[in-house]
Amino acid sequence: MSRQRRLIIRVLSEARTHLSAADLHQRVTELDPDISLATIYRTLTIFEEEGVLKRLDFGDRKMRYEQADKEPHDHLLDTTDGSVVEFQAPEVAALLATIAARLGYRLDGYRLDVFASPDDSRAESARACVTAVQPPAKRPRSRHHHHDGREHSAPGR
Amino acid sequence: MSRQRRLIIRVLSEARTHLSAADLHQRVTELDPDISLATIYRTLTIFEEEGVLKRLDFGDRKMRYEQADKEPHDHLLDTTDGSVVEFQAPEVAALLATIAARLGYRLDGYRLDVFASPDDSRAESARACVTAVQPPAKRPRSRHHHHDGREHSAPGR
DNA sequence: CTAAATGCAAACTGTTTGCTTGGAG
DNA sequence: CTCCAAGCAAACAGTTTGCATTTAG
Repeated sequence: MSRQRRLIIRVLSEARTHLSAADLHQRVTELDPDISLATIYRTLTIFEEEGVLKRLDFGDRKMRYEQADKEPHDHLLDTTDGSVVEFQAPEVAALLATIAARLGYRLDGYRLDVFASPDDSRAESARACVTAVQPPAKRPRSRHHHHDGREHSAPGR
Repeated sequence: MSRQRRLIIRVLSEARTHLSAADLHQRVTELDPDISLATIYRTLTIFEEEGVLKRLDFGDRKMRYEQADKEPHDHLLDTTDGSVVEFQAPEVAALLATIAARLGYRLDGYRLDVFASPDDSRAESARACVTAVQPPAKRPRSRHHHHDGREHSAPGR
């Protein structure tokens, strides 16, 4: 394995957040100034195909990656600061499987991002933030999905 | 209102599927050859800001739009042919709200795409497909989310 | 030595924007 | 007549790719 590939793996495993290709490139570059973005992309793609990494799409048009060996989980995006909280909730898959069945389908997988803001009236239980996703919004354009039944909102993106 | 804007509204309301800017542009162009893509994008953006349209992101990096006045619903993407089924399932938002609360958050919204394939052992209940999302996969690159607890799969893009 | 991996720059896709012209009211 | 809206092309961001060069094994 090449020097750069080794480097990438290292940075990736040391990272505690979901990195994008650019993030990774930046970090890697600090340790070794001559690694091209193309290599980063190619390597990430390969790792993903090998099942080492999982590609995440938080909807801000930059892909993020996380180690594939972690427990299955979903992501909650804090709409106030873009941080990401990972959580496990088998009920989700179960519910979706039921819904799919109801429609005559078999669940193959799903993609879920939960947008939420800190509820300070509650105990700040296990708030273990992971990644910062585009904290400051550029345009006021709202993202797209709905939720509890009436509003649609989402993060300011 | 301009001729083109009127046209766009019309095509949009006649469409029974979720159209992307390009789809829309193509259809509109057939009726009136001189409408620029820029206009399409600008109009779509405006309509979205006015709350007339909702922007959808099925993860294939092209945004789709649907009328905003519909009942809130989610989308099931048929992984065998890319068609989209809309379904209502208030349990989803309820569950997510619960989960968010458990983590110390208040649900603001969510983004969900359910990937599933026809389960022919079941009755083909209400299979009302809506949109075709990139039927033929380009590369074998798997998408990213997990599901029932062990596999991760998803559509071939 | 040979196949595989890198670097660089150019290509791509979907989307946005600056600027000038055109048309609705 | 006054502006909002359209058209065009250039600009963008993220990602991919062709090709010549380097390098691990």
